[in-house]
Amino acid sequence: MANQFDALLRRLSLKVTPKRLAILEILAAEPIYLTPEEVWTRMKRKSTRAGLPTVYRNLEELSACGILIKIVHPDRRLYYYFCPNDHHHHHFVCISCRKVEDLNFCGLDSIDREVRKSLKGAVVSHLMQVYGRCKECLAG
Amino acid sequence: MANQFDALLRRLSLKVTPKRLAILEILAAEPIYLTPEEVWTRMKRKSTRAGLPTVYRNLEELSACGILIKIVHPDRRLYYYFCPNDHHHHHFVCISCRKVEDLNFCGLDSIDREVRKSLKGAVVSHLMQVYGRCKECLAG
DNA sequence: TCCTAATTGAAAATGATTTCTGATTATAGC
DNA sequence: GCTATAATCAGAAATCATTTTCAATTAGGA
Ligand SMILES: [Zn+2]
Ligand SMILES: [Zn+2]
Ligand SMILES: [Zn+2]
Ligand SMILES: [Zn+2]
Repeated sequence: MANQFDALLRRLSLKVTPKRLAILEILAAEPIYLTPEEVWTRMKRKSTRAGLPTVYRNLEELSACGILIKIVHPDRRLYYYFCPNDHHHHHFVCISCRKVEDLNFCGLDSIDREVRKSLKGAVVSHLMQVYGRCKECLAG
Repeated sequence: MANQFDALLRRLSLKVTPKRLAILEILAAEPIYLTPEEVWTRMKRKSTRAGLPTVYRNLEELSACGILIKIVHPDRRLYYYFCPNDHHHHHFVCISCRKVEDLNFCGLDSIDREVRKSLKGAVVSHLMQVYGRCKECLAG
């Protein structure tokens, strides 16, 4: 039996390469969002050394496919997170420890209605992110 | 009587300089979001030449004060927009012509409740932006 | 196995944004 | 108005995360 991400990649017509698997394994094991460079460092530790551009490329691809979530951060650097929840939802991200937690709330329905009726426009995508401090960070 | 932004700047203890006024005038006259470089170009046209770093610095300052809105864009470049509406609200931005329109909807109340009750965390800030095509761009 | 397109690595380029430093300027107080 | 002083500014240079290039390698289907 192969890696748990085998089928996932195949389904998306992405070749199952050691780099991709390593990237997914690393992110899936983290409850926090990581920068490409951090993923790259962890790959070295696992002796799945890869080029930094490869990491960037794969993270971008995988997030474009919806496997990974790109976290929008005020510092405008790239961050990625693996979220197993495949329903549409948004995230609460801890600005202190980088933990990501799912939010069930999404106001897209109301927004879409407003955009269509009042603005006569069409929604293409939307972004919602909540920044704050998680339970542990509040306690600490 | 001075420029309409005089009082606004004074109230925030920011010196009233020709550069700042020019930046505000330019953005207030635009129904779309602009990059720092575009603001800079328009300043040259108005013969209020400024250094690009000055434009960057002021845009950042003014958005930190809440006078300008920083538009979060998928391309991760900086964009600024002058929004006269001083109530908390969010924006619908046209990815085709860059027009910005106000949305009345904000789900922060529900989100805040969820974060406090379910996650035991605290919301610090939130980001919501809706991308799409405006009425005119749909027609064109 | 063989073929082909996809993937990768190393090095180099990119380019928006920021930093640095020494002028210049707005403004408060006299 | 004049002065002192901190804020602001210009220009050049630096930064540095991210992307591009291109030749070599590899995965997956025929
Ligand atoms: Zn935390
Ligand atoms: Zn999630
Ligand atoms: Zn438009
Ligand atoms: Zn809101």
